[in-house]
Amino acid sequence: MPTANPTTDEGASKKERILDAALGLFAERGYHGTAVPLVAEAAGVGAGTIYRYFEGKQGLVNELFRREKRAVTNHVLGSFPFSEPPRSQFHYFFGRIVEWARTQPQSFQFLEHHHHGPYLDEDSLALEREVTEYALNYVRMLKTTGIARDADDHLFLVVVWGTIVRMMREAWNGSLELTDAFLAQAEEACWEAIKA
Amino acid sequence: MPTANPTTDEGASKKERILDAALGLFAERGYHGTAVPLVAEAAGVGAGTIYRYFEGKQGLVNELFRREKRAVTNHVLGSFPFSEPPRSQFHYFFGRIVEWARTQPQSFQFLEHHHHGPYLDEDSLALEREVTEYALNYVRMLKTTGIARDADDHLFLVVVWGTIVRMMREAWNGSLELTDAFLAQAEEACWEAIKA
Amino acid sequence: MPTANPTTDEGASKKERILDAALGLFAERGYHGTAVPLVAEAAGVGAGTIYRYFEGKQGLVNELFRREKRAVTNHVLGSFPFSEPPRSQFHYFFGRIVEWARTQPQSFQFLEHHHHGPYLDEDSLALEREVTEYALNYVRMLKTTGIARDADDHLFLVVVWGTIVRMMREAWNGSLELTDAFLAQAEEACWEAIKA
Amino acid sequence: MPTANPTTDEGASKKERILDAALGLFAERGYHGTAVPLVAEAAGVGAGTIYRYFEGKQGLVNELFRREKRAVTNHVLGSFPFSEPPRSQFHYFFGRIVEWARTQPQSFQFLEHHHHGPYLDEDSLALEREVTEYALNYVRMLKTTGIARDADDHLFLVVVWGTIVRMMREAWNGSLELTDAFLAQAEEACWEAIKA
DNA sequence: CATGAATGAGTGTTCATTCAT
DNA sequence: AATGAATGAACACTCATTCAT
Repeated sequence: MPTANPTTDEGASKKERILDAALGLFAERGYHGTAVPLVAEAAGVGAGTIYRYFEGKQGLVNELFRREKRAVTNHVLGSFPFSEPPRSQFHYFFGRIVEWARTQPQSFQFLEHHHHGPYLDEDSLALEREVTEYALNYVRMLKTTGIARDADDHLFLVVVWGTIVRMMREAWNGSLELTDAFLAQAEEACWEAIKA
Repeated sequence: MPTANPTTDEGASKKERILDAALGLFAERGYHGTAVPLVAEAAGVGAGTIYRYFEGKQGLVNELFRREKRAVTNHVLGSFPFSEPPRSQFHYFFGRIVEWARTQPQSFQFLEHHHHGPYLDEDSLALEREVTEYALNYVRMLKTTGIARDADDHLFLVVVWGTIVRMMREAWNGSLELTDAFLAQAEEACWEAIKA
Repeated sequence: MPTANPTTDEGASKKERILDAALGLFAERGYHGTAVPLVAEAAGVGAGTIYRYFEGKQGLVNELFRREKRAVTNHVLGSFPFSEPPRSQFHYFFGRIVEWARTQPQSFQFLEHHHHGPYLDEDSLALEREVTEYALNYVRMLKTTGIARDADDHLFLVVVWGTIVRMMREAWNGSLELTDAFLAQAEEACWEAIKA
Repeated sequence: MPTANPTTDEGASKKERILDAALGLFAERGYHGTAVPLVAEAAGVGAGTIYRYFEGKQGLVNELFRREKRAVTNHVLGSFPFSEPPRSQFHYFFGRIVEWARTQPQSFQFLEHHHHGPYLDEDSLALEREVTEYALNYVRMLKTTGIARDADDHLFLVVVWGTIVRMMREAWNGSLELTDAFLAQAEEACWEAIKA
């Protein structure tokens, strides 16, 4: 056990240290506002090292996008209560997403700021589509079983995801305090919009 | 009548030509991703000309933000049916916003991408707050009259605005076709989320 | 007598208004540090007007150089006491130069800052040489008559002019207060350096 | 011994190559008349490299000013004959300054052109004051011991420094040939202006 | 493997000059 | 004659990327 704690910056691999540093900087300053040497410094590596692990700045942002997208997906689906009733599942989903946004705000913000950038490559876009497709399938199941109202499959994603993203933005602004009460109301409003 | 049509690029004033060009570029590439000489070229003016009309790139983005914010606000409120019942008013509001997003997609995208940029000045932020405050007051009225459910004032903005923004995004990347049916469902879903 | 007071800015010709404005700006900010539109604004004329009267910025600085060089020369020689004894003549010369530097500091500073610029043309350099030649002839007369010591003709110019320029610079700095006592000492020191 | 001769351009460090190139250009064309890319080209480095070593153009001119000021001061004071009589000391001083101006004309001109620029920072101004104060103290000693006449402390600096600067200028534009005879006369004239 | 000094194309901005009015 | 809006080359400076060590 040579590196005792692989979750610290020191123990993490160089590639992960670079991704971690890039996450914080891209989330806060955006893609064009973040200089590569700054990422290197924040990661504690030389500027040239980034180019050993990534195909330039664009390669870095794409690998980071996929890492974060997979992480949040895994956070929600990793222990999804598939056997519980739909309303409970929705409660679980809503809670897990909000938990992610609150505990990993940089990840959430990064994904929101970058999911439409012209620098995303085909792999990243394919992953985005894959996740969407998974969600759509779940929605179809809800409709088939009569839980959700009879509406376009995309509608539910649009309402739920749009609401959550907007809510987090306003919270980060300072326009909104994310109390338990507010979260409960938001969840309920989303469910009202969905349910048959 | 030599200057017959001031709405064409040729007839528009240089300042407006610059603002129009900047709108498209900022909407697509973001603030930091858009070079000033590119704006100049797109506007058909010299690079130095921009600095006759605006106080630098930051001045340009702020004047543009306020022009577009005022335009969309005016589009929605200019002929608002204040004397009709709330559900009709909501229908009107939803329709007008969607109309704006479909006919002026660059304006809509620009406002969404830039409403929190650190380059916005106090005037722009004040305008943003003013519009939000106006919407909140409307929401408070809906609650007072028992039309809307008893929830945080911001919740309704979050759900409605988040849904609309998300819907437009999905429509622009081709994931979603904005049929009349879909729009009607989205409007209804939003109302369900709001109503008491 | 249509323009009552031709020495005011309003009464002066446009060309002179431009030269006056340029004098102050070039003296304070230097040639490269002064923008032509700034000169135009200070002169109360349009930017293009400068190009009707001068061949560009370089033409302007050269005409200005010659105007000022002639003005200071005239101030010293215009009423020179040719019939008085040499010591009195030197006293007069020293006093007139210092008077010019104190009452027309912009002119004095401008001439000092610009008499070696690579933008001076042949006419300006010829005028510079002409004035120097005039001074050298005076010096030769002083030597011939046994008033000045037997030394290189240029030595006296170097000592006297070098001392006066340095003195004025230090005075403008604030390093030096130009009291009557100091001026008398400086004049005496110069004379000591010259006299046989 | 691969880096045998560190005084050639090839052997000098990049920072020194930049300073050397800047010295020649600033001396000839002034601060505002010298473009940073021109300095880079003259130094044989990329434009960006200058910004690795200096905090912008202003940082460059200030570091250069201090390097040259220290160099000339050291040239004069490094082997100053403190134990010799004052007239010998003055001879030494005069000779060393002239030697510097003749062998390092760019340094001499640069210091003369830039010692009052508004771009000099506090460190540079402090160094300037320090050197002046040192010279004034020497002058005070000469007065106290009855060697120099009873006049304002600054007078001697003004006469001697003004004369030397003027002399070098005339020599550089070809108006004056700096023969040993001329230099001896100039030194003697300065001493006459000083001595009691 | 890893570095970071070096680069030069590109950035936002200024300004000497022109020219339609 | 006089203007000042318009220009585009040039400015000071940044940064994604390379490569000698």
